[in-house]
Amino acid sequence: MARTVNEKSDVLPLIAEVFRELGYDAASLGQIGERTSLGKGSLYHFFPGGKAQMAQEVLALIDAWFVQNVYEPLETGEPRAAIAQMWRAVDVYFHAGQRVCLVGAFALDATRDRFGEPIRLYFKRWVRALESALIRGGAEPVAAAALAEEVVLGIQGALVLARALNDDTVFSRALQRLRNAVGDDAPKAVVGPRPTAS
Amino acid sequence: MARTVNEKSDVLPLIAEVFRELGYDAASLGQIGERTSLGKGSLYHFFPGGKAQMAQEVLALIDAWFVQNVYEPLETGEPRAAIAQMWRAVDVYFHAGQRVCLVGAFALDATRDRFGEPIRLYFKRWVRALESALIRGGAEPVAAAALAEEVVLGIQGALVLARALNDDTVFSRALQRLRNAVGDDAPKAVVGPRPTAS
DNA sequence: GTCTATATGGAGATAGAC
DNA sequence: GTCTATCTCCATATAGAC
Repeated sequence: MARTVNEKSDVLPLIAEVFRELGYDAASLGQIGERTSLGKGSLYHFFPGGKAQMAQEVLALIDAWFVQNVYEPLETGEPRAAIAQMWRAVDVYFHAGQRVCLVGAFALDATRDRFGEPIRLYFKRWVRALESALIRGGAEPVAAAALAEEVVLGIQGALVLARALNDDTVFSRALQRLRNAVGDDAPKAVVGPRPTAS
Repeated sequence: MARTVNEKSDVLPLIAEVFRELGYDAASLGQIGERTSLGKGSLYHFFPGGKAQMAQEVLALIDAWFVQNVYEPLETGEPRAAIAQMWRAVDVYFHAGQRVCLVGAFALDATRDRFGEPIRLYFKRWVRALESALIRGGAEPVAAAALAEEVVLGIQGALVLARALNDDTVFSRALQRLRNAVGDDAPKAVVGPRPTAS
């Protein structure tokens, strides 16, 4: 039996995917072992705190990704470019609607009570970062707050509906509507009739 | 020990609430027994198919409620009145954002694979019913389809965000925005100091 | 219809050899 | 770091008395 030596950074994304597909409770150590090709011994070597620690670190990993690819740009970058970057990042991250938001899924069941803080902060920072970019981009503060909330919640809702209907076109349509609502006047590939940005 | 004789119609809503709060996997028969004050014997008397049957019937119960209070009016009633009724029903049903959508929660984890059809139909009929009412109300078909999708997904997203942030005002704000998007010109309480309910 | 056993499986977790 | 064996507990589900 050829032994493969692993690092935590290699297995964590695999574990994240299991949680994303099954949810926290249905993701058994058996499943996680299969997907990572790791025995329980190795799993507990990396994560002495067991399943709860795995979820904690998965949440932290996701947060780090969003900080780098979404929040930081929105908070400190050029607003228009940062928002354009957000649309790209979101579309890539959620695999154009075929992948669910693990944090949103955790928020909806009993898992929220176990990981309340990271879940809260993930969404709070997203909304505030987008709000900040909108304001710096010239939007009125009150309108910016409402729009930021609408966008984040719209993405989550689109993921729910896309998965429920098993139809990822729901996601791309929703993303397009939200882009328009934010006022996306960047040049893009035209597909069908499109409201001209006046 | 005073025996209380129950009917299925009495216990089903209690079971629904347990599923709503915990999700399918975390809702154990132990919990369900506590909340319904029923032993496993009684539970299996009502639901020989066990937990899966309970979830099936809960889903059917929810669907029936929405058919009566939302879908039917939208499909066959006077459009403006039916849409106004939908806003009321949604606000009441989700307890102004304090209650999660069980069907949406089921859609996000492995539970979807067990109950794919009822989940799919719940959302599909909602979107189509609203679309129908919008068209009969004078909206352009293409716009109506997009708007219907936007509303249903917006409600789901609002529930996710409200629960994640533990802030139900997210839900009321989202509902108000969606009403405006649909073009709610019914007389409504003016923004500002809300008429206190108590 | 209700209850109290009880059966059985799989879950999370640990120990210790290699 | 990896594995296998094992522990304990609680899950779903059943049986049968009342």
